[in-house]
Amino acid sequence: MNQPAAAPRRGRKSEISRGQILDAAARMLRRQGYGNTTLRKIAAVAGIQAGSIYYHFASKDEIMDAVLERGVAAVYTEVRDRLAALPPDAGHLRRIETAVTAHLEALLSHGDYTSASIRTYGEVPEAFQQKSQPLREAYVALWQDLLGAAQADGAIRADLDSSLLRTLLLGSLNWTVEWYDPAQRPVCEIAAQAVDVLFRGVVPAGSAGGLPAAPGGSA
Amino acid sequence: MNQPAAAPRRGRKSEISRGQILDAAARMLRRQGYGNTTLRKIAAVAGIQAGSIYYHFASKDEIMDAVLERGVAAVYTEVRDRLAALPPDAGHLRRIETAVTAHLEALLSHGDYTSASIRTYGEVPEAFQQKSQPLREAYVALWQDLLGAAQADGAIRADLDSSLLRTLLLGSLNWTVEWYDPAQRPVCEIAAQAVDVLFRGVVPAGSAGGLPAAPGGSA
DNA sequence: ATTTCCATCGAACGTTCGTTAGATTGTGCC
DNA sequence: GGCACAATCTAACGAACGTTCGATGGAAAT
Repeated sequence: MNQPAAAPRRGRKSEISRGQILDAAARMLRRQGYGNTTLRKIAAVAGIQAGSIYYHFASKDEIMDAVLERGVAAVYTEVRDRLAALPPDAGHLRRIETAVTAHLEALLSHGDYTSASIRTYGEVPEAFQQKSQPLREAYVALWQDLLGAAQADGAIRADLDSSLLRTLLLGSLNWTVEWYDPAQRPVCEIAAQAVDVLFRGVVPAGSAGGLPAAPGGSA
Repeated sequence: MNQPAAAPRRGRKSEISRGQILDAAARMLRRQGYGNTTLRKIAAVAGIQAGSIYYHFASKDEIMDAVLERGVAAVYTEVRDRLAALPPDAGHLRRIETAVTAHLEALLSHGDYTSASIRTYGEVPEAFQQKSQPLREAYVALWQDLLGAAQADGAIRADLDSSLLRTLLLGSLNWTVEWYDPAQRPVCEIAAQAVDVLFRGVVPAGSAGGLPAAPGGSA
């Protein structure tokens, strides 16, 4: 799958180094942010000299851009593909459950890239924010459609603001990169409880005691 | 309230400048992270020269530490005090609702400090992470007690992992600093829907259609 | 064996960083 | 008005930053 017609002038060694540089950059970005991530530290982790980076990338920002883009793309494509693989008659809740799980798994398994992308978007120069913005907006739109359709069909309560619900839900999922420890809890367990709470809430079924009145009036 | 015996040698002008430096630092930390926040930029925002900062603070890290500490403290004390002000016979759900609202309001109204504290904890040198760690742990413990007690009394479903629930909930709330725009939506509205979804879930009451089986067995 | 060129090194550049120290200004007390 | 001291400025330091560039090694092609 990697023999495009008229192979580029660059050999395979270059690809390897490029990958190591990106991996090192993603790991540093995730843990120390944009400003603390220096080319010399990246080079040290990748096992080369700082100047050698410029054989593979034109600037520090180009590395950052590549890491960020890869981070968003990993989550977006994972969720989109998993949704597409669902049987066409899958219900709204099943689709939402799938999206939540896919989002979490992509987020936590591609660890460094997605975490770096989430945590340092905002620190990076504005020009590079804009470059990945279309992809981010497409991803938001994907979720908005998902929730909006579910609400239109009555699978989600009509008295909720679906756009606010989306940000609260994605926030909860995105925040996992701050504390997730793969040795402590499997991803699927987190996804399962997140979906469970999202759908049913934390209050036991049938127990209305102490529950404040639902907003939205007397309907 | 600010006349301790043997008043400090520093006058009130110093306090003002110190405050302006902290405000400027918090705003920069929030938007650009630790590494991109330079003393010269802080000084420019505060309206002084870079060297003058050292009359008020011993180092850059001391400023960062002060901002971070203030950010966590603002949220912690707000939530603790609002809980303490509740009538002693307030139910578990009422207490949780109060805590969520207080957390969000402190988070979003003290904006720069809490956002900076949330976003840059992890970039800052390890020594300064440890300094604010006791307070952070105390805050986590406060929430864990809140949720644990509610669960023990049956106000929260017994089949949920309360520690996982806590991280998911706080993640959802903390993430608001990434997108909240005070001109667009009042804080109380966000808090209300967050609590509502947390308690009841998004699925309309009585509608069990398409809902996967609840975990926890046949009970 | 020689040539070619991919990939890296090593040393340097101009800039900006955090930090320091001495000179300078503003302000309230005698 | 002069004096002490709080508060700031100005100028510089060494270190580390992103970046550049000619020299160099090593593999593939001839």
